Amino acid sequence: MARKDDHPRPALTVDVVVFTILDSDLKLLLIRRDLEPYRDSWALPGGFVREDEDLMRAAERELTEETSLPREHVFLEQLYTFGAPARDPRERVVSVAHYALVRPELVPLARAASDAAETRWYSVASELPGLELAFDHEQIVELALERIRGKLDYAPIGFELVPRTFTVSELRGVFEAIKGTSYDPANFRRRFRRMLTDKVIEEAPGKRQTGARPATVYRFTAGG
Amino acid sequence: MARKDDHPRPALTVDVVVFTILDSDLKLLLIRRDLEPYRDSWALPGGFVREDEDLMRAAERELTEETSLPREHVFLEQLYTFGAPARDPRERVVSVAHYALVRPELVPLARAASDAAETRWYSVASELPGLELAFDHEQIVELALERIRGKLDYAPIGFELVPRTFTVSELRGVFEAIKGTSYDPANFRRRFRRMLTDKVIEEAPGKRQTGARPATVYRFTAGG
DNA sequence: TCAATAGTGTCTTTCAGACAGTATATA
DNA sequence: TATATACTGTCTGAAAGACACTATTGA
Repeated sequence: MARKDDHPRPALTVDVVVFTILDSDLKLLLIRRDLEPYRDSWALPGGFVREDEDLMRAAERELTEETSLPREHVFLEQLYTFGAPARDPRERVVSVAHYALVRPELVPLARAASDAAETRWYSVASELPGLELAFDHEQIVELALERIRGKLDYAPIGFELVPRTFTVSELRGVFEAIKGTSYDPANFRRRFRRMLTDKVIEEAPGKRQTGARPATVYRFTAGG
Repeated sequence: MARKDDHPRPALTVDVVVFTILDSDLKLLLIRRDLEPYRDSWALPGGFVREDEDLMRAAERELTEETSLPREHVFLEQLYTFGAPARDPRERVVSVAHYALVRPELVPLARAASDAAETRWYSVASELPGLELAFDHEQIVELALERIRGKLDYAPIGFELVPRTFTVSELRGVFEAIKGTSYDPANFRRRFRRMLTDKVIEEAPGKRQTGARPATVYRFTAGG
């Protein structure tokens, strides 16, 4: 193995792909860069990892710094590490990408945080396709989308994108927004019923009006 | 964002969890360290990422350097990045972990490569449980195991651990070794038949004797 | 002949997709 | 009253687990 100074030390950053759902549409948080390179381009929130800072902590910090969201209410997970030598034109920067899922009820808080840089939620389906992002961020976003689409069916990540209590329709809306397809309401309800008998979710007090008629409200059981 | 020298630059390594199957048993390649820290402990093959070297390339290089396996015959994928500040007692080292799947027919080549450091295949089921590995390598191995166990059912990674041509029993043996459970031979064969009609695999010439009676030999179709 | 594996078929359960149909709210 | 959504149930087909059964080889 090489001695201490025989190897280069690339700069290390974390980037976070922040998703939410607004108006039944999957959105992604982007920040307009005010520095070169890629000045005025849209980019993912992110920044350098500090000394003695764990990667996940760094991602949390960047997330709260740039969105002012309380960390405990946001789902955050490591995605993939991007280290192509020329992904940053200035110098070598290796980035540990993460993705975050933000409940729609918290989005107003995020909006308020746009004091320094310009911040915007982009629709994944309708606004993102034409957009050129800074660095390799398009690639990172693409992988994050693949990840959440694949994971939605076997991990309870859908619950991270609805309010604490939700109706069957609301959860179905999340699935449809992520997958980009529509689900049969009756069949989706059946999956839902199974989660209910499996105690994954439970009924919550009250009713909510999302359609033509008040619907039963539920909440996610685990870690409630 | 911070200016160029406002952030620390941790050392960057890649580590590779190398799996194979020998005697129907899942094995893991470990190397005995001959330097401090953790001298004489067993550790994952790995090392520093070089200048202008992509992460995947670095993992490939470490793999071939330490096992002398031809890269094109080995499945290699990024696993997770480990960056706890104190994971290396000397200084901060962030490691991008990968995992590799090696066909058993290539293992003799790997054995021959143990010229410099001591290299050994450890049985995951019977030898690993008691063993203390260097750094956080136990944690990395644990995550790699979770990953391949989860991925086995929906991705064609099982084919990476059998010879180019294989019998139904051999493939079942791989599944059993990875999952640590036994599969009903008849039911497994049915899954196999479906892959055959879906053209995922195809019949290969010849027969092979693995049990009491010669069995039909198959090969993986895609990327053959 | 016996033991062991190769290979086939069947019964049952689970779950998804398609879709008919009932119930209850608002406009 | 019309209609949109909430909610229930039924039919069909795909796939997995359990397991009985036949076929073919070596010892």
